Amino acid sequence: MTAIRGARERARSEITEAIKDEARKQLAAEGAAKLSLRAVARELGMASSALYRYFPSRDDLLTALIVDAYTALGVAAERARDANAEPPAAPGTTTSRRPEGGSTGRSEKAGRGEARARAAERALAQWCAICTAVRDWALAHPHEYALIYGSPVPGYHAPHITTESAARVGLALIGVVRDAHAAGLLKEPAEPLPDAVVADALALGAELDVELPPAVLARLIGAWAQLFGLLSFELFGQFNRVVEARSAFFEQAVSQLAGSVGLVAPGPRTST
Amino acid sequence: MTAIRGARERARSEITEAIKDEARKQLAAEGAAKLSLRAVARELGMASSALYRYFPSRDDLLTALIVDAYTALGVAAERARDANAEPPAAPGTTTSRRPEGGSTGRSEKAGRGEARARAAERALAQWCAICTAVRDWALAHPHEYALIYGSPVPGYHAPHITTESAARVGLALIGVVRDAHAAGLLKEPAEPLPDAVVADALALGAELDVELPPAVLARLIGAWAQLFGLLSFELFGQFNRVVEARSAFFEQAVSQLAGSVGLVAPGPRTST
DNA sequence: GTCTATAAACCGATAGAC
DNA sequence: GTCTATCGGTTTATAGAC
Repeated sequence: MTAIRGARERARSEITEAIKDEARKQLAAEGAAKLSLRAVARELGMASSALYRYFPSRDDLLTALIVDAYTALGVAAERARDANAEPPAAPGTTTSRRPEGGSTGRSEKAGRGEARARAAERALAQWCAICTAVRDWALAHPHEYALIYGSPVPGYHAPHITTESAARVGLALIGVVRDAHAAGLLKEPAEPLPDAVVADALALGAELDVELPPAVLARLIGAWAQLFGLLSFELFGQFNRVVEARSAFFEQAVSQLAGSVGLVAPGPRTST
Repeated sequence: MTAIRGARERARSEITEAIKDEARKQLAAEGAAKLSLRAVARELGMASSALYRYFPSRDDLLTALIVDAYTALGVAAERARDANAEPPAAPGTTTSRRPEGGSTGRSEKAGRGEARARAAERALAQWCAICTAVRDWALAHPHEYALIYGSPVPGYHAPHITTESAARVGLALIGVVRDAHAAGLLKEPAEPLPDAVVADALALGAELDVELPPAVLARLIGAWAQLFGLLSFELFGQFNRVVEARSAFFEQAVSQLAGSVGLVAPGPRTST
């Protein structure tokens, strides 16, 4: 009986996926506003009423697509971050780590300085990798990007569940800066902030349980908005006849964004 | 006969405006993707077929709405710029200008320094005023904003005419920075740019006939993208539960953007 | 230029048989 | 869970009378 139920649920989830896949195709063809349960059913060879067993309404299907999109984007960002969690090894060298506190023959101070430089380099690499991964995903899934970062779908009210998955990219970016700050690698901006902005930043920091100076958090939000501003402009056609070297421009803008939140590029290493 | 034609054309343009007004209402209710000529006609008490005399197709109506929106936004930006074209007079003082080269009793050098500070202040004020005007317009016309800066309308292909009106806000921002640069007021960023980005910047500068260093132009594009990234996040709900003090945050972000393109805030005047 | 009438589709959602 | 049938709407677009 559990086997039967297992089979049933497998079939159910397979059909659910097929429905979402077809819905994504229609998203690309007609846009979210015109997503039609009936057309999905027709394309799948089902009766339209059968779909209601899987999604009680059109909005529920839309919600599933939105959560999927946010999740896929968040996963891409987190993967990019984790792939850069270790300092990049120079190509051709072994990746064996030196013992953590071991003497290296050089002075402790120089060793610590080099470790700091490596950590700073890693933080910067993570920041850029996350941004690039987000862009790559957006370019590969432009219609899903439009679904989550474009105009709201008229008449659709996003349930709270979507906001959790929506936060993942922002959290990944904050995490990189938080770690850099904890390691003392952050060059903090010193600027006067309006009280209301400070209050927002403090509330946000408390809610996310990250300890960052308000000015850094404020700049992070600005950087977050600019990241998606750049992507929206590129994807929605605002860069046509303005920016041709899209990738190069993006990389350039992203590393400036890193600087604006205090991630500093380590100077060229003066190793032998 | 010309009087008759005049009357006819007046009636025609009045009806055209009525159609567009009603279409804008529906834009708010249903979104651009579902804009329906028939519904517009119904609401106006006309037969649907009558609309085809004014707009040959739904796409033509959309184009008119898009051009109108870009134009209104551009006008708002230009008005804000022009309203700050003169240095703000201290309240309560007369606005009479001193003769241009006249001796003021102070040293020439001090007078010139003060003029420079005033000009810098004016440039910064213009930058912020443009950004704020853009935001105000967007908040007042969220659906038209979504029409031009949100997801592209599926199946709609924007004719080239839209791109001209689309450029006005960007041109206003560039103009402020261009003037500041011409007056020697710009603190130029010194950073290495990828060749491809330099090439884009040079091409853009040549096309718009502005002389600005490539690094400044690159940053201007980034600032332009961030401005609309901020607005899209605010309008499309991404700031919900993240940023509460929307206006204060925006002003803060915008003045940082000004700094990023090289507009420097003049120090507090040390006048008596 | 505006109307009626019409064609030929489409939609979300539900009822009820199997 | 899937089907047919159905309700009560919707759409773009055209033909032809006035």
